[in-house]
Amino acid sequence: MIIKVFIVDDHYMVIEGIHSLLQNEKSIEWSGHATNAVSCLAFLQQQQPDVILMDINLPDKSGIDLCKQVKEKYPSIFIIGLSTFNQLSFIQKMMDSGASGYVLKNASQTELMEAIETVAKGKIYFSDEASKTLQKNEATHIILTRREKEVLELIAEGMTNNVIGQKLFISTATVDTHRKNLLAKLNAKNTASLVRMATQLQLI
Amino acid sequence: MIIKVFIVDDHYMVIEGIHSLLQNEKSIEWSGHATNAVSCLAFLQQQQPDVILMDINLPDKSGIDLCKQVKEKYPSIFIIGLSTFNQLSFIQKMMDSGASGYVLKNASQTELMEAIETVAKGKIYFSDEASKTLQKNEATHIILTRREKEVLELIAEGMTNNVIGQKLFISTATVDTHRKNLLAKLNAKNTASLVRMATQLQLI
DNA sequence: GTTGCACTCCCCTTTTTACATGATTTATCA
DNA sequence: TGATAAATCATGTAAAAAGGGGAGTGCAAC
Repeated sequence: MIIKVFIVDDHYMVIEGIHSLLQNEKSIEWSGHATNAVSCLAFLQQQQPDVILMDINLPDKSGIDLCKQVKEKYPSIFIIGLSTFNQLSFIQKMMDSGASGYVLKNASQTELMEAIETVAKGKIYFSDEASKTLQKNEATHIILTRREKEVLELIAEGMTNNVIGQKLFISTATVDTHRKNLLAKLNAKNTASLVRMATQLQLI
Repeated sequence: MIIKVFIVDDHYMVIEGIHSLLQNEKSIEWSGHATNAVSCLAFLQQQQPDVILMDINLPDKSGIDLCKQVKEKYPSIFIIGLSTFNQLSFIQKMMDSGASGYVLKNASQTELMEAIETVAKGKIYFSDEASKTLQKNEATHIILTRREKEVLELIAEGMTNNVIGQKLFISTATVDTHRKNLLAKLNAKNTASLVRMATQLQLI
């Protein structure tokens, strides 16, 4: 079985690199490449590959959004998230958007082949480092409610409880309660460390 | 004149990609590659290339430090910073460490060749995007003093003016003054937006 | 030799947070 | 249906930060 592989990445070096890594593989057919979301979608109207390697960071739209869009229109295409970053939030969002796997850009040829062959069968694949990140953060994962996220966002933008209350049509006292819960959940002493923690945990 | 090019990057895809982009260039000799700082330094003890393409993010040590080290030992080697990020702080630090140029990983083959040939002559090269960033941020560049940076760091860690004062052996009033100046310099309304801005501007 | 800047310190007032404690309503899920 | 969690609001005190002002020292550059 020949697997048709397409790649979306705005870095020529990476496209060239993957092309080079895969060119001697008999089971792989190089379907083409795109450097942005628009030309990727245009290509898919003409023909559909089996597997798309998709960068998270694209110039015109995030790989997350593109992934969602592609899976809606072409559910039979399997998508592998591709990124420099081994960050929980990216991996989670990509998988939530319908991706079948996640591979870091420092992947070896072997790892890349494994990923492509695994997802082409309809299975899920994570590179070693990505799965480690998933496991590690599952324990320390902090779950914020919808409202808490909203409040956190506005706090980080420099709004006071009063202003946030007006913005969300709730009383200042309520905002204060959410704030207290945020401090407790993120184990922060005050606003400064709250914002610090939140950025480090990629919550904002 | 044949230019010997070496590359240090922890992403196989990028190494492969650059290799592929340069393999048909007659003026380029592929000197080799390393995926970390240690093996790069080991290689340089054996032989020295003319130009090194150096990633900013390496597993064992930052490209910035490696750049400084290499230039100290081998001043005749020209180094081009290589990164996904078009961020002022990275570019500046890399140039401060003795690099001769800075190229983003989405560079085209033409751009890459231009960069290598320019720095091999001892000149400075910036990719289009990098030089735009330099110009753009030169105007909006925020300069913090040594003390302000220290205070900012401690604020972000959640310390109060009082505690910071004890830590730095200065009075609470002084810390408060620094804090006021930080708010003014970063155009922040309060601690929350101060920490937010500081992280966005890569100051902490 | 004075101008500028970083760093230091102090006063005062108002606003905002932090902390404690308790309580109601609504929605969801087992 | 009863339990659970989220979201809402309140009251009160203490601590911290924001915002305004002024002011002295030392150092380096012009």
